[in-house]
Amino acid sequence: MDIRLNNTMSREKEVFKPLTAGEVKLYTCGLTVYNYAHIGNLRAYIFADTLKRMFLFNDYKVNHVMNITDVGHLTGDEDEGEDKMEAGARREGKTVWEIVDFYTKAFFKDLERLRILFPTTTCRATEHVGDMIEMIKKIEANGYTYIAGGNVYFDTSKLPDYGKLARLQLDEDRMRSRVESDPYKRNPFDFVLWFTRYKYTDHAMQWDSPWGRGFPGWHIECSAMSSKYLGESFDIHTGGIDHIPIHHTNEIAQSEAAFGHEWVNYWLHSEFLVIGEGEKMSKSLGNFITLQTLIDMGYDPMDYRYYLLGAHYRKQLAFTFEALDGARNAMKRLKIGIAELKESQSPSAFADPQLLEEFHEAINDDLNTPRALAVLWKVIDSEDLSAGEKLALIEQFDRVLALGLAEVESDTIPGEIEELALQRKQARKDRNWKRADELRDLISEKGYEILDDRDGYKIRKK
RNA sequence: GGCGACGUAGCCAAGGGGUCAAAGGCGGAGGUCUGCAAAAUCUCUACUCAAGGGUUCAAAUCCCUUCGUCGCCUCCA
Repeated sequence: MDIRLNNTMSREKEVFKPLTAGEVKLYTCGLTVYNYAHIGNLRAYIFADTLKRMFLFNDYKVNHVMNITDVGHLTGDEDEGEDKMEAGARREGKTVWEIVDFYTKAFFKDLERLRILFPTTTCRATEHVGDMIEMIKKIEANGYTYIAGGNVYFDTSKLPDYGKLARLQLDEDRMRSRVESDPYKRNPFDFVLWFTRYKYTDHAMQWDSPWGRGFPGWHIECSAMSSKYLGESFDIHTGGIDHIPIHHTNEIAQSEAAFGHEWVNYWLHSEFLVIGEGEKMSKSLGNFITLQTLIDMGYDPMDYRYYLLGAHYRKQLAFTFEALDGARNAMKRLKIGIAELKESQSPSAFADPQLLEEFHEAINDDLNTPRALAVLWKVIDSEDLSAGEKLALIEQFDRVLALGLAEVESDTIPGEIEELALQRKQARKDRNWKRADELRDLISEKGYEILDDRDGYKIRKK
């Protein structure tokens, strides 16, 4: 079955053709680790994970690389371009290295809690400065750089198709930038590959280079590390939609300048999660919610994953707790339903190929997870399928959805609770309603609820 | 100021020229079951896709205008 993906480069859904048959080389722009990831950031990684799982579902081998940015990001104009790491360190009275370590661990923990498959390779920018320097040398040798004010710049005017991803109109008059541009730049689109001069002389992260002691520009890390682990061209590059005009545009520029050929075949971008009065969630705006916040509020990470899967990754999603509650209720029903199926039967082989096909088509069509969830509900509610067939299908679906549905256990009920339930059954038989209700309350206090049905009762953990 | 996206039921959200009198979930209403409660289950919940024009045999889907919302142009997922 074809896999169709929306390629930002063409702005169209294209049939996926791998460079190597049966294999996908995938690069995901990771997080800048100067603070906790917020749930908006995490949307991008759940998207990338769903993409990867879709390929695995299609029997592809996936070589997945994700970077961790731990150097070189300048903050915006408001605080005059201080390095984010440095700012984080000062804020918390720690060294930059401690900051990086702490937030990287926190990030990985979030990924795990969200059942995001860990990449084949994760790589830190600071551990690949040598690779970046080598790459800058290549770009320099190919004639795409100039040095001004102590920094090495990429000369965008040398690249005829600069800005092709974002379809930038390179008309300076129309680019009325809101920030004062770097006076050393020859062209407003040029960007720094290597810094040696900087307003803050006490920058903690510095390395020697042919151009002097300093640190790399932001964009070079992704180009250098992706080519190191995936080769000089690879299949897919993912990231948030905000990366299109600057970061990815510049990655393409420097990579194609260095390698002399097209670099990445498919660019996939996820849209933003927005919050409140339709405002994007962002660390610099300080309006962010972390996964831990949600957990503390009593949500399960899977509730959040379900919530995201309910919307297409290329649509902006306005976060509300009302909607998240809806997802949580849906998850609860799913888990209860599956636990009941498991009580009656274990997965059997004779699954309905039509529903599997429907599901497969949905995910292969540019990751249409909302439609995939609709198929899941169709299976749950089906009157034609046996419990075993349903479970078998759900197990398959969960390879992609990763909602932990395959792992749902039917509750084991302690003997004490069973005993109380039996007593209550007898009380009911005796029509001693008062006693029966007392026993129900007691069971409830112990964390279980008892549900009467036609033939008897069921006990469920609350 | 420039560029881009979006506007589908109370809420979230698929669909993106005919199979649409528009998936699915949440919520809500009613019925069945029942000592009560809960659960379960069944039925109902958009004659309509922001508004107005246009193209077409045919439009939620294409084009134009207006209104509204958001994103990017600056570190950002």
